[in-house]
Amino acid sequence: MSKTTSPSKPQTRIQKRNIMIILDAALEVFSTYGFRGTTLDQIARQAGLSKPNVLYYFDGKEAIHLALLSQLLETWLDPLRAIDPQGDPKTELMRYIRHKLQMSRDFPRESRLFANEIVQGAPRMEAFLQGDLRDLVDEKASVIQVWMEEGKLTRLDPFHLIFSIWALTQHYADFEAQIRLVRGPNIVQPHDGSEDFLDQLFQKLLTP
Amino acid sequence: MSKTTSPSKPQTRIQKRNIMIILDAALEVFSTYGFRGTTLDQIARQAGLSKPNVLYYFDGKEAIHLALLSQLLETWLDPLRAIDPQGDPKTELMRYIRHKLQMSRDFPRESRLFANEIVQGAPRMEAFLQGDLRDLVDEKASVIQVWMEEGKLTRLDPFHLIFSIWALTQHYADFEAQIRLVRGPNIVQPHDGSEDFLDQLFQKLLTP
DNA sequence: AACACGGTTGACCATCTAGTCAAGATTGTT
DNA sequence: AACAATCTTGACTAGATGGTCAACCGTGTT
Repeated sequence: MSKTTSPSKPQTRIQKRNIMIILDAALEVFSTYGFRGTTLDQIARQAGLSKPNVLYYFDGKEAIHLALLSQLLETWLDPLRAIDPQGDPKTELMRYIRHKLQMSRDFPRESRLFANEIVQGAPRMEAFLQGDLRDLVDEKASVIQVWMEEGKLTRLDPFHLIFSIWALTQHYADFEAQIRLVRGPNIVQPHDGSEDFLDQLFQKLLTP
Repeated sequence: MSKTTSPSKPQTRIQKRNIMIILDAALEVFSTYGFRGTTLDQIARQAGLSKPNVLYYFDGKEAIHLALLSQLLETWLDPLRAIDPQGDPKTELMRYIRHKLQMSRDFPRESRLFANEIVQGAPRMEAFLQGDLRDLVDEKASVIQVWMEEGKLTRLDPFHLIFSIWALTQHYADFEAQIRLVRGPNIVQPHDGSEDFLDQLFQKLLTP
């Protein structure tokens, strides 16, 4: 029996609060240690609740992870969805890039949760990746293709272009530990300078 | 007591063979499930050996993982080390990029082993990242800086440039599952077209 | 105040997992 | 062939981990 997905009864204040606390704690731990590397005790400790209490709100470890993922999938699609075929090509793409970079800066845990999943073969996200995301990517790749054929952008493989945006923006969140350690203790914000750099890079790349 | 690091006795044929088999099996499993997600039984099964037999050759799970990492660290530095301050700037960088891309194509498991570690905060690689790698990155960043000041390359932050090369090349190995699922079942090689794309990208980026 | 329902938990269980060990099988050397 | 060294493994242990449950506590409603 699913506890949190039953839409029949409305949530009490305590339920809302604790579910939020648990999801936040789980995000913290899952994004750091991966699914299998995370224990229920860790989540409970991080949430400041007892383990049985966590299980009072969720059916199990799997259910918590699933709840986190589904919650994130929509957020993930939004920026890509916002690319407007009617807008100015370069403006639209640069806005998308800045948006993705900002997400990687503001929600690094979410980014790493995804990264963990995908590096390990995306066993829990297959449906999403080859469903909604693929459709959306196909659609936007076509839009970009048209823009290129109209001579408004450098001619490139639109799929590789999209992948390169993902790679470059998410890198700052997913590989933050590497950047931090390689740059040394003086660099507080691994993101420093990333916006200017990516602006330059894609400005040059996209201008025909 | 370390079993494999004792340099006193030379290895027998059986030792050499089984250590190789175990390391290959461990690479397969660790790169797919991460350190904590991997069990000794999985490694043993993949290697076609019994668990006690695996532990006859290595002191434990940690030791196997460590052996894999140390084995890879050197390989990891080589391409970067090969950048020649005396060479032609663009040629040197393009060669480095192609080399990294090729590694991501030929050794995706190794790349994912690293990715798994770094996404999870690089707990077992701190020394390497802030030691040898940092020194080398600092050194090559200076070289690139000089090239830029001589007007031979676009003026960019050399550190971000290096990070962008890592991000773009490793993405094809680390996020292969995503590319494969998003592109659909028709795309057999997620790498297809990546070389041309990165060539175009960096050619445009680096040319002043 | 008393009741009902929602919320909480200590103690517990079954299973999994890293690692041990003693006994047996194989291999190389004389 | 016989011996020693290397190699292999079934059976085991201790501890970790996901999950259960019965009993207890808190809160809002009448």
